[in-house]
Amino acid sequence: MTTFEQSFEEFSSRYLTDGAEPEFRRKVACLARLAEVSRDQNLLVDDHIEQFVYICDGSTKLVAHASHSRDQIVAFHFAGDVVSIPARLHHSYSICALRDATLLSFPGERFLDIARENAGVIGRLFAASSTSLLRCREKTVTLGRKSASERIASFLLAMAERIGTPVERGISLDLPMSRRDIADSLGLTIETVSRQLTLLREQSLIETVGRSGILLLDPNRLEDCAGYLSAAA
Amino acid sequence: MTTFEQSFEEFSSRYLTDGAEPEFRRKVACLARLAEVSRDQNLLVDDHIEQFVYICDGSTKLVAHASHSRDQIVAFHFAGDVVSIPARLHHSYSICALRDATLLSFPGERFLDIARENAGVIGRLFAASSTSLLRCREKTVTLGRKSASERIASFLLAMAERIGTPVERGISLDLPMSRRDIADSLGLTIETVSRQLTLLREQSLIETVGRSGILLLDPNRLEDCAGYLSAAA
DNA sequence: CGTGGAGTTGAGGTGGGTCAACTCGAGTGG
DNA sequence: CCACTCGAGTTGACCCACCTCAACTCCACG
Repeated sequence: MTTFEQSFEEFSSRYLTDGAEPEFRRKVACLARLAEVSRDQNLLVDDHIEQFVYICDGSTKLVAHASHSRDQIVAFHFAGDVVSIPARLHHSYSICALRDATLLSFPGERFLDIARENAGVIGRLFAASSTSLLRCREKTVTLGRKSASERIASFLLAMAERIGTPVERGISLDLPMSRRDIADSLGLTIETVSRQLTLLREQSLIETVGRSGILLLDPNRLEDCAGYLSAAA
Repeated sequence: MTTFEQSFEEFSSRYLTDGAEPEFRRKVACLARLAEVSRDQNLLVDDHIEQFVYICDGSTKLVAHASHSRDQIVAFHFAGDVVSIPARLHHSYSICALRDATLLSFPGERFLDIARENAGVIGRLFAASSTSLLRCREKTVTLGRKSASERIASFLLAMAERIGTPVERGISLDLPMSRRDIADSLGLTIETVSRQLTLLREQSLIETVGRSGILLLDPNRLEDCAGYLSAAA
């Protein structure tokens, strides 16, 4: 069990430094709500307004819901990240835990009103937003123009960058998300994801260990499969 | 012809208010570079670093280039918008004018270093980034999970919101982008775009006038075709 | 009025979806 | 510690939405 104080202190040290006046921190703390969310559970928040969520621990997916119960995973997030959950509009968004997660949530407008008082704080939120935007744009390219095999290769490389650990034989991944999550993130079906992983295994580009382990044996060759733009202008 | 002073003044009034000390504005002005970009031309900037671009006039597309000269349009932007162009990474990004455009560009890091001095200014950039992020997320859903007809409907409605003008018979659009641009934005081919527009015409949902005019005859019914989530939770 | 690129329409092919059967492995309880 | 179980993952056969290629038409220019 995590206490509110621990979690808020952690958030504070990452995002509120130099807005350090006690009064400022107290105002932010008043808005924060701690939630322990277990595997596969949604974070319950008011979806009429935008929310900000700090991931103290665990890993999450940001899911957009379209008609006919089609889900699209918009982003994965890990400990230390700040995510914004858009207010319900054409689609409805929710944060769902991939593995048990500890989250701090903030109501959007009220949080921003305070954050805007301090240039350092709003600057750090801007940086987080920029990172999310960059990842989302890269995903747009992947979803709009790439084949199934390129999507899988891009996905594995992106995860390697974020949660991979280098080992002797390559890069080791312990994926918190299921095949369904991967499919919902890449705009594919679980069957296609499975088939593409099999192909990569047959090419000796990866090894799979159990359900969540993947070993990237040759990241460089995998990049050639990802549809990235090569060095030319 | 537009003068630098005019353009910068316009940008300033939208994004630099309350960072109004002359010294601050002068520092920002030093970084700004005015560019007149004609139809179908790229804005030429150093793609090794992130750039920010203010659209004084005209309309633009942000294009990502993947391997095998596949292009994905990541976003369209219109007068008054601020866009960030990511530094070249896995893909290369560029801003291209749909119609003759007047742009102010700023080198990313140096611009942000100054913007961060003023909470109001960086806050306004945060808001612009948030809007871009929201649009990009919605596009992710469209590209990941929607059929060709839903993509077209979503596109038309999104454009109606941004550049549509209400008329007696519905909403009138004067699209600055070609069928190819629409296709590259929606992850389709020009042929598919054309066929879907024909279908909508046959259903009396739209009328097309010339190459760039589209009249949305029944926006409500079009929303039903867009794959949006209906009112239920 | 003529020209050429943009847009449309048609015919046929294919990558990935769908449906169904099967296998595996992580967790449970004996 | 092992057998059982059930959902997750894999594999196969078939199908369809969209892509590809090609011919044609139509604006928007000069």
